[in-house]
Amino acid sequence: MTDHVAGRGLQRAALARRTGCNLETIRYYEKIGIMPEPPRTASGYRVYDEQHVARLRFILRARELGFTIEEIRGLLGLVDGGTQTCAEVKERTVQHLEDVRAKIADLRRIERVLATTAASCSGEDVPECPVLEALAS
Amino acid sequence: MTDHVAGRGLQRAALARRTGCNLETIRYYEKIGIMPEPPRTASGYRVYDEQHVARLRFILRARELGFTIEEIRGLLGLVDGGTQTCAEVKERTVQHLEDVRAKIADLRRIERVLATTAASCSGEDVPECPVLEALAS
DNA sequence: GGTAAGGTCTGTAGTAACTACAGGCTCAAG
DNA sequence: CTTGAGCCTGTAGTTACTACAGACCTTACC
Repeated sequence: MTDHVAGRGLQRAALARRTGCNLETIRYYEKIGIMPEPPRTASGYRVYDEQHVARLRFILRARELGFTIEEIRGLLGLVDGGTQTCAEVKERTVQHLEDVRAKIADLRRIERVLATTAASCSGEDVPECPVLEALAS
Repeated sequence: MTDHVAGRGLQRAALARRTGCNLETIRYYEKIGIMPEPPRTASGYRVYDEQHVARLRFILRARELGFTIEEIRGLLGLVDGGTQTCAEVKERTVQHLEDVRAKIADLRRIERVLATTAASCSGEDVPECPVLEALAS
């Protein structure tokens, strides 16, 4: 259980464990081109290093924050390109922040409707349910 | 353009227009069994009435409020069953309300991270971007 | 009556972002 | 040397739609 292949290097399961990522998702990220194809052992096993760990963590964190794969691809493009124009990263972040805030606003509206309809419901076995009526209207 | 077939009844496009639902989605809802199979004209065209309008509106509204299809299927089951036990509807609504609130909490956490990292970014052409670093850490 | 436009029909494929096999190697331990 | 775990590939399933393709029907106009 050292997680190491030939002294250094991780296999897929080890990388998954290290990052908390699902095993299959790693292969998926490779397939769609946001994780690089790692070197292989003679028998074809993938071998990862700390750079792969860092990149995967970046991707996972960005996903957690609600960036889509395509947005992440864009961010990684900036990183990979080496240009690292801070302005562009900031712009995308601010845009994304606005999206998140809009989503929160939507959910709060939903929350209000659900809360008020639930509150207006007695919970008794009456034939007319105000929740259903609220939905129907 | 009266939307009416033989005096009364709507065709698919008319129902879509009436409810704001996408044309294909109606057929999809029929396929998965949450919209009933409507009667057909001699040549096979679907003919809808006001009951279909009401049911579709119910579904769309519930979707808008974030209920999944399966949850809606459950709610419709209560309606169709005629039992209409208010208690059960209320229970599901309250459960769903909790889910929505959890989602809001998640998004707020995301919002905070995005807002603070964006704020810490000067937006100038410096090689190190605090947003990218925040994502990597 | 003919034809052209547009609506409807079916089944199927595509979308996002994974997740979960099936069937076949490979590798390390006992 | 066998057993069991881990890895490989490709493909199918998931949710909730959306978008065709190719065929049929209906209506309007001339």
